[in-house]
Amino acid sequence: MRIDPDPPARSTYRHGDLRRALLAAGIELARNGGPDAVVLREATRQAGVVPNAAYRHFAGRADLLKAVRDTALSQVAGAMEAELARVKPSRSAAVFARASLRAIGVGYLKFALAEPGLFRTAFTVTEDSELPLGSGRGVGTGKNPFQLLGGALDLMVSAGLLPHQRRDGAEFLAWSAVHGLAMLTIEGPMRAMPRAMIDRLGDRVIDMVEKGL
Amino acid sequence: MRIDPDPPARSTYRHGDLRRALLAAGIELARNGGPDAVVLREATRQAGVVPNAAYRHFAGRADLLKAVRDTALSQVAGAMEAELARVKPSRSAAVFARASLRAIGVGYLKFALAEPGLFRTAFTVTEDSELPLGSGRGVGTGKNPFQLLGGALDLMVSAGLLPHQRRDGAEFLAWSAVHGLAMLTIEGPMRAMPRAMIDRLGDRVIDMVEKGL
DNA sequence: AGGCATTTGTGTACAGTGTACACATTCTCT
DNA sequence: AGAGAATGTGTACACTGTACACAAATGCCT
Repeated sequence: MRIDPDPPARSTYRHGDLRRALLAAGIELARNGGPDAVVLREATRQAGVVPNAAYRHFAGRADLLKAVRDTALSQVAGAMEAELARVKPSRSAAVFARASLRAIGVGYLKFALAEPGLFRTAFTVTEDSELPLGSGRGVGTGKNPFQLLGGALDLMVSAGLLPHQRRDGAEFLAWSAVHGLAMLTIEGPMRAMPRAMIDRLGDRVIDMVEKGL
Repeated sequence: MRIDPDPPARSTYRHGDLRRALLAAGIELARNGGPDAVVLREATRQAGVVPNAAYRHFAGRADLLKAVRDTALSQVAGAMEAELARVKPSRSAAVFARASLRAIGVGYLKFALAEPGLFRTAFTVTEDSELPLGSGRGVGTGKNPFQLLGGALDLMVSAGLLPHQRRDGAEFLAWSAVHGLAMLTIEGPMRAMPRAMIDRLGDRVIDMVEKGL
């Protein structure tokens, strides 16, 4: 006697909150398995609904993935905010600026290592959707990752640690260094590197950015 | 009247060089479309062969993708070698070392921008296959990207531009910075940035590495 | 040369995916 | 109460990877 693997689990014809349920399922799928793992039919299955029901709330798989990616990006921003909130105020503007920049980098890396699936999903291509640098606002400050990083860099300029001639576009330099380390460690040839070594490299990368910017 | 879209195109029962043909098709698929675009059935179609024939030469799609990835990695190494070959010898060890390190970075970035699909494929996860840092030897020197970068860093130490205390693991720092820029520009939020600006950022990232290492 | 094992390509089949289209049910608004 | 919109269902199709049995060519051993 086979047990029906898909009990109705729901008596009402209407689901009630299907969009949110599909998005939640999609996020969970992305969490383990990354972007390729967010498969529309599985999301509907978890929501206890027939595959095509998804099309009432998303234009298609790509659209669902985009929604997942946006929340993943917000979580990246959130991780950066959280780390930023931990830097204690200092009398020295220089100390504060450096700590802030470091917090940005550490928050980014921590999230990448803690949630590699979501991190990869956050920075995934989706042919059309342009991801215009202003995506993924954090719940705390309401700023996106680019703005958070920019704020820290402004502090570096104010503190005299970064010549203002080099301020323009500095976001991309700092971002590249930290992003590269994240990618190489979670999906690149440095996977399986012991965590302690990765953390050490993270510190050194941030040192390099501070010094080389 | 429909034309058969799949003419036999081959009279012999045996293909003769199917493995190479499948690999070539896979590379072409990866070139436009990245790792997800290398689909086994399409490769067999281009080789003029039935889908299952592929299983005589590859364990499955994952195995084919791995082969494509390995050649993509070799091409990365080749691009670095090519750029390295262009630095002209100098009486000053410092000048030569800096030029070499820059060539490594420029070669890497050039390839990423010229062949984004292959570049993404080169650094793609494949659950098991560990990609042990020693993959992808270039045809010229026979060295892999990691060794090429290491060589340039050794020159930096010899020239007195990099304290030997900081030599250990320096590959990962330099690599992270350049890799991050490549990723952000080809599949990240900096796509659609004008090429001139990207090139400028490439120079600045390499400056940052030189100075901050 | 003849016979036979091995290699390589074919045919058929199945489960899983995204999604188009018609239909059914429920909600909402007048 | 009834019309129209919103939402979920059923059926269907093309596509994917891949398992299994079969067929044809190759090569090797006597």
